[in-house]
Amino acid sequence: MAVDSSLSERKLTILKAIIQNYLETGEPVGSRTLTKYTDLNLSSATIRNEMADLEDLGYIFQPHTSAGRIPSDKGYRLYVDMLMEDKEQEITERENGLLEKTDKVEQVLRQAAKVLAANTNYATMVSSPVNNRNTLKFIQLSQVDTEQIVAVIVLGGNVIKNKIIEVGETLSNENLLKLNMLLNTTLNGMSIDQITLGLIARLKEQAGIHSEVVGHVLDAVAEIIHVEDDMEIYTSGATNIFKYPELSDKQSAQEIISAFEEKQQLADLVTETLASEDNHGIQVYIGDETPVKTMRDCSVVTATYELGEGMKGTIGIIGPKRMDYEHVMKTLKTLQSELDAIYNKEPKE
Amino acid sequence: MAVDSSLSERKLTILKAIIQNYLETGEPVGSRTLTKYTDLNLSSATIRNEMADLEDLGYIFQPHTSAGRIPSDKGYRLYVDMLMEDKEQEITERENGLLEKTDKVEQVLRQAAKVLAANTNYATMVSSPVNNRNTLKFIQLSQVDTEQIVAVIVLGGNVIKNKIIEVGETLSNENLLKLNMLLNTTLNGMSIDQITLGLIARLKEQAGIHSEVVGHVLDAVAEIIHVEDDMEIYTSGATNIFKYPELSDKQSAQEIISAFEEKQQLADLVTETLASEDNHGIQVYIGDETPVKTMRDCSVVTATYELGEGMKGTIGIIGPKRMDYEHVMKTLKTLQSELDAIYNKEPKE
DNA sequence: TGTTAGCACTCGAAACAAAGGAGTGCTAAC
DNA sequence: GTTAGCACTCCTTTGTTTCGAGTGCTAACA
Repeated sequence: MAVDSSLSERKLTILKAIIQNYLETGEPVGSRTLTKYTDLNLSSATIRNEMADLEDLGYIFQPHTSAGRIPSDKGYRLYVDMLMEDKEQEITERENGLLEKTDKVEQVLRQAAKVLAANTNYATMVSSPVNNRNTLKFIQLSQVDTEQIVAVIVLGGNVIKNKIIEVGETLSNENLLKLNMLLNTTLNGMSIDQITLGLIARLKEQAGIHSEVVGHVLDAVAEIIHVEDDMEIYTSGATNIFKYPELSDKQSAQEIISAFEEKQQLADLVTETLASEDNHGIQVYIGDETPVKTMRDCSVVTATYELGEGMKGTIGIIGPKRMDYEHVMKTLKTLQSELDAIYNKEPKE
Repeated sequence: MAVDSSLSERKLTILKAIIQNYLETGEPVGSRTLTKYTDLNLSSATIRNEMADLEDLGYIFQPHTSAGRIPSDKGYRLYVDMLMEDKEQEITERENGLLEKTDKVEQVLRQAAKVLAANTNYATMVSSPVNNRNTLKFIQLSQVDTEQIVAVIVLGGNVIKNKIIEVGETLSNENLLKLNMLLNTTLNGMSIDQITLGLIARLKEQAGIHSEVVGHVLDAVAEIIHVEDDMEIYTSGATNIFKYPELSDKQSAQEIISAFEEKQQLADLVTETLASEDNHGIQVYIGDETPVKTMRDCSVVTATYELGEGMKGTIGIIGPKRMDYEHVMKTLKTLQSELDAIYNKEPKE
């Protein structure tokens, strides 16, 4: 990650100027423009020479002869890693307290996606936290109808699931009570891995004639834990990509928007982000670095937030490579800490 | 809804031919083409005369002089109402049994949207059933943590909701039991409108020192009932609109896709459909007839399905006005009855 | 040796022109 | 009432030209 030794101070300045200018305008930038843009007073000819070097080194390229230069992926990477300054830009709309304190996680996340999109003009996504579904906190069976009972299952992290179980028999109140006792005393606080076949057999035995119900309940538990795809992903501003000509031709637009609708690819992205070691940092994927194929022409910036009890989620921004990285990263950081704060500091009301 | 008396048999034939041809090609259709297309043997000149009449009557129009004719909204309307034949087209992909029998409603609906999109090449939406949230079937409070209890609330139609309630005090088991008894004996089977302020006061009184908890529970009930926006809408194939040039310019595409992402407008559409008297029929909105402003250039076809216990949902298709109405309506009908069947016949497993 | 001025050259974008052709409306004859 | 014929319209396509931004290179300069 050390700077290429062949990069003089001046080259860096020029590269930075090129990129910044390109971020603003989206147009290839020529030597003429740069003479005004940089503080170093150089003629266009000199700058041309430097640009030729930079092109040889692979940091910039020309879309065609006789056009100005555009940063390459490598150029962007260098920029993000080294050249970028921390912009102390503030987020508009609801200065501090971006997020209203709603107690529905879902709504907060939806809103987060929206705020993010509104603040950046890119497409955004927020994943619901992936809970560490490995401890069973509580189970409660209740009779709803003569032939239906509802099983409420609370997992670590206060994730509540329920499932209706059809039973042939009508359970008496006391039997239900007994079953609840049985289940809770045996299973509460237990990690999933600890629930073995032997344990199940023993449970069923103890349940006696109601072993069938116990079977159903355990099935429900198993199912709930296995449902992989229940990670929700909220998106917003997918149509923002139309604002960037380089992404808004039919082909690209269709692919990207499809990814946003189907969400599978976004889920992969989340998985990837969460797997990465550099958690609680911010990750920037430029062009081909992106784990999602359909976003080869984009840049993707993601951050991880934490909800306590090991529950983590991802917020992310997808936009053109000429993205305002500084602003985006700043905004992500803010939102990230807001989310962290909302849920960790004060589980208020 | 009677046919305009000025429409001769021949004019109808020609109109139908124009529309069918336009549906296929998407190109304005000229008199020359029609000579081959219709069975009546007429010269192009004659047809031109008839076309001029049809244009005067408002059924077709020219995008510009010296172009062929295109059906107007009025023309499409006539076609859908009278001219269209029932195409006995079968749905591809999984002939009968379009939908796998999953017990998760959500998944079935998601899949329904996908199947629909795959079969039609239009954008599709499926709304989750709107339950008649007007009776309280069951309430269960359970202690989860020292300071948290979870309230499980079952509404008519077996809609289960839960909410975590933070309590300052730790409730003893028997108190919890008493509260449960109190709540259930008082509230079960009660319609929402019956829960008056007086009743609430009485309840709280009876709860004694735990009146606060009761208050929270009732708040939760109120909230759950009021959450309007909890109608889920699943979409698929939004990007299909790119297949139709008349909808895929940036402006339109952006609007339509936004509507699909934000979903609010789709929700309005659903509400509108459900409100309409002609339930269990199929509704066709052509162009301006659409209740959703952003879809003025589209046609929208919707159908209502029923899940028993008065729970209804909507499936819909959004596409260009030159939509294959016959196929779409056929497909919608099939899916509609599949959904009806799955949930009404056999609430299996 | 690094910098700069000058110049010929490239190549896309925009403007313009011409050709082609599908389709029309109208008239006159059948 | 139907049809052939014709002049006319106007969009689409294609080609040509022009324009200018930007380049690379060379030669002169400090």
